Amino acid sequence: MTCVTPPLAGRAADWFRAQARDLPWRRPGTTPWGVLVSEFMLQQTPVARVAPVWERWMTEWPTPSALAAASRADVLRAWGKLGYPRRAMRLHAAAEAIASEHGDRVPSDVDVLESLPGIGSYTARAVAAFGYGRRAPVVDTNVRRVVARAVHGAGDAGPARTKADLADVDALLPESDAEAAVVSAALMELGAVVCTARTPRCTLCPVHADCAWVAAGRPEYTGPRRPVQGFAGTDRQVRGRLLDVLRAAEEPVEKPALDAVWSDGPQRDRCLDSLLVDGLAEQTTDGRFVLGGTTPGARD
DNA sequence: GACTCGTGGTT
DNA sequence: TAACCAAGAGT
Repeated sequence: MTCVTPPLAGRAADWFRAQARDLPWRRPGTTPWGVLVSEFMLQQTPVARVAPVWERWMTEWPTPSALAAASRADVLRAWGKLGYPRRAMRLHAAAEAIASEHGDRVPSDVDVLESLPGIGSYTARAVAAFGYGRRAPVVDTNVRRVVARAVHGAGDAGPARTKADLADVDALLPESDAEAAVVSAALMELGAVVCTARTPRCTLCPVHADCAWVAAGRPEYTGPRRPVQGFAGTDRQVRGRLLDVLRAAEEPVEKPALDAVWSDGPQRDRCLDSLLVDGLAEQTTDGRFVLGGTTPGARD
């Protein structure tokens, strides 16, 4: 039987092969581990901020076991200000699991990947597709927007419909593993550089002729919008400030130094406690505070 | 399903 | 300038 790649997917793939951005983790020779690291870092964080951190990270920890052997403090310092530092802890934990339970080899099976810390539906499929060239429907915010417009003719993606979203993307993928992986990358790239949230560049779009949204006259999105998360005054901001002090410190920090970053005492203490619970900070026996927590790799 | 978890560039 | 947005995951 003949199974022809849908025009939309085929055009997106051709466009991607012709002019994909030259991102560090797309270079030939990038290992599945490199892909996994990039996907962790790219969760909710822009490409431009991730790139330099990824480069240094892969030089220092080129394998899961190498990262597993590092201390939490070193991992958190290398993570720097990428944000959501719990991701760094989860990546560290995933590396430990991969090193000890999977022979230091990143799993290629989506279900196995999803069982690892910090790896959800998106990251598991991204690793399968971009790390191993497998056919896997990769659904992120970019892809959901591209599908919402090009396929459904809507102005934007509504709230996530996990199962339906996966099915929508699956329907676009050709049978071949290698070609499907390219289409997955292409859909993400389209959403990232052409079919963007605010001002889509439809005149540059390779699937312009196949786009249901364009055909419908680019109607505005009318569905519900998730309220943008505030930041000023939140626990996230306070935790960020506390962690910033600990990251910069070369020696254990006295409590007053942490007290100085936020005037609201109860909130400050609650946040510090949450950092301890998350393993992002630790209290020494003499009552001071340090980055990270105890790990096998920690020395002196 | 709603909420939480960082950070900083862009509009 | 305040709002918006950025390759999500866990609870």
